[in-house]
Amino acid sequence: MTEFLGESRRTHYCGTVNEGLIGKRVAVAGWCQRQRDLGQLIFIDLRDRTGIIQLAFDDETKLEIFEKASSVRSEYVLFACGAVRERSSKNPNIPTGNVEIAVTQLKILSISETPPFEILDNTNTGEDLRLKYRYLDLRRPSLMNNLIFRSKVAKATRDYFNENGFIEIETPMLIKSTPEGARDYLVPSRVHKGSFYALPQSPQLYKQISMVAGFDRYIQIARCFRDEDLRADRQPEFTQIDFEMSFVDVEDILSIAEGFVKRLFNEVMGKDIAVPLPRYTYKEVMERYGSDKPDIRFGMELIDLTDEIKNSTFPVFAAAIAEGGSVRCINAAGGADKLTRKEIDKITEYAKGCGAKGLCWLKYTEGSVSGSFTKFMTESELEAIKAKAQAKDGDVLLILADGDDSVVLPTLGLIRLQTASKLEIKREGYSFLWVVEFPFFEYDKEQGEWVAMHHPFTAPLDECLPYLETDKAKVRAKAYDLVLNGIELSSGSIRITNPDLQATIFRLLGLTETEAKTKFGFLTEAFKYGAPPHGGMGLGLDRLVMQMLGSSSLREVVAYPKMQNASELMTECPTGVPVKALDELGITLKG
RNA sequence: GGUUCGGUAGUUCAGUUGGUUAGAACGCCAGCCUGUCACGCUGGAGGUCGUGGGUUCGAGCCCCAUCCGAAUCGCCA
Repeated sequence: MTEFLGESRRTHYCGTVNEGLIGKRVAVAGWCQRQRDLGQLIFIDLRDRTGIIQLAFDDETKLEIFEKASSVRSEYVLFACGAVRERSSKNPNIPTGNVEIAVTQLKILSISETPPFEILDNTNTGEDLRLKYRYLDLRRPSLMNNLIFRSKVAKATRDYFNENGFIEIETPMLIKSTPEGARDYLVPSRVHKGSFYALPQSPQLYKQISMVAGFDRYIQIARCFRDEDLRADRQPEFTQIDFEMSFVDVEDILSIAEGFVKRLFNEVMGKDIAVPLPRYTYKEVMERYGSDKPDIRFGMELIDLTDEIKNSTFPVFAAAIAEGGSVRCINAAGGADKLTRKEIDKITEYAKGCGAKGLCWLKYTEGSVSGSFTKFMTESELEAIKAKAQAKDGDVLLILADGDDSVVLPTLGLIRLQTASKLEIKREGYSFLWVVEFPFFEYDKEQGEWVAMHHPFTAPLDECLPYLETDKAKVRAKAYDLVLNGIELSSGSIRITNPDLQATIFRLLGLTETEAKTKFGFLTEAFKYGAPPHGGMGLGLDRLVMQMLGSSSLREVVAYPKMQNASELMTECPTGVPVKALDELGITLKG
């Protein structure tokens, strides 16, 4: 049935056969996209990673070959050889539509069962089925091209950093577990029963130690692992463009990163990104957008109404102010039609799910205002709100009040995004920005303690050092995030290199000296032997490619992704292992 | 763990107020067809309506439970 490849070798990829080859003999190989049998005439669309070429079989074709062509079905693997000729009727819809191959040699190298779904570019087959048959899904040109694009991004990345004097260093995948922040993936040790390695959440400590070693500029396209719940933009294993530089401060690092972004977009997409990129402080983006990764491709900024309603008798507002919080809103301009009572109720439910107690609204139509709480308000208060929010006919204000600004701001930020998608506000282009001067500490309400917002090796701003002991809320860090279209692309900082300061930070974060030594002793030990000032960042390659391609999910740019429950449908991992394997590791399972 | 949406043929979906034998398109199979390219024409096969229970004379549809998928919040130093 099938034949061996033997000495047959292709001379051209399908997508590269063109008018210039007319009259020449070419050999191609690939998969049958479709076979059209017209009786005395058969056409086969042969597909490889570059595109499709039409194979033609007619009355000049030898009977044996014609019959073979007649038996070909979708996704059979073929080798075909013949002369390129101009088509008598052309197909303007495909790049090779002016030519075809008059086949004189045909080999069926492999047959295929009918695939569970058609290999069509614009498929709407369920994603779980496509993930189970990922190799078929990857045959779709869009997905194939996404991964080819990703390869170009990786190459441009290596080129850029190489040209700027960075050295590629591979850091280990089996490392010490330092369970803070995200959960580690653990790997049991056979030699040391009861002991575990962790898979790296990032090459952080190794790249810092590489600075101590004197490599000066380090780059790695590094795989990282975090055992946390998945999202459309979050996979448990992901790839980071990780770099670190010595003898630099914040400006130098931002500038290298900006150069990279500019070069990458120009080289891979032919797009110009204006640098330097806009820069906002953490405080500013939180106040204006309610997010530390704002999408600023549209407005609808947060508006503070606290002054306007400070004397209000409306219990919701009064309570928020009494508790030291605020009342803020967004103006869903022109949203009166789309934001029906039902839609606003949905947004309210969403807001509650995000931690708000409720959501108030005002709708301006035909010169009057209606809303959920107008009876509690005086005319002048309503006027003041309207003026502050610059509301006009057709607008809707969504108002959030809470006694805690750390609820009001982020929740309203989420409502802003939710409302923008409800109103179908256009968000196009590539909008980069830096968020700088992150708070150093973050108050953990559940634990009732201050924790590091970034990581404990981040250096505080020089001017904030005096407040370390006295006013933690005031301390800002030499930490910066790169944001693209509302997605956190990268995160980085200047690191602490002074052992005394590092010891202080560990103490302030509640680590005892022993704990600090057990967990990070190797780093502080290294810093005793001459640590250069250094800093760097890790930039999410998957997310970057996803944004460049305008994909809505990482699964469109990762070759073999996990699904939401962190399993992989194709190989059905994770799986149990034989008891013998566990015995060797000294592991007993409960139950 | 919470919220929301979804699960009917290989695939994507429709399925009225609960009422006879659950439909369509694509795909698949067979026959015909010399210029198709989403070929066309004719015919055919294909269903545990996610699963379990309940209500009912009668359940794809109503109720309860449960499983699975997706989005999202928590979480992600």
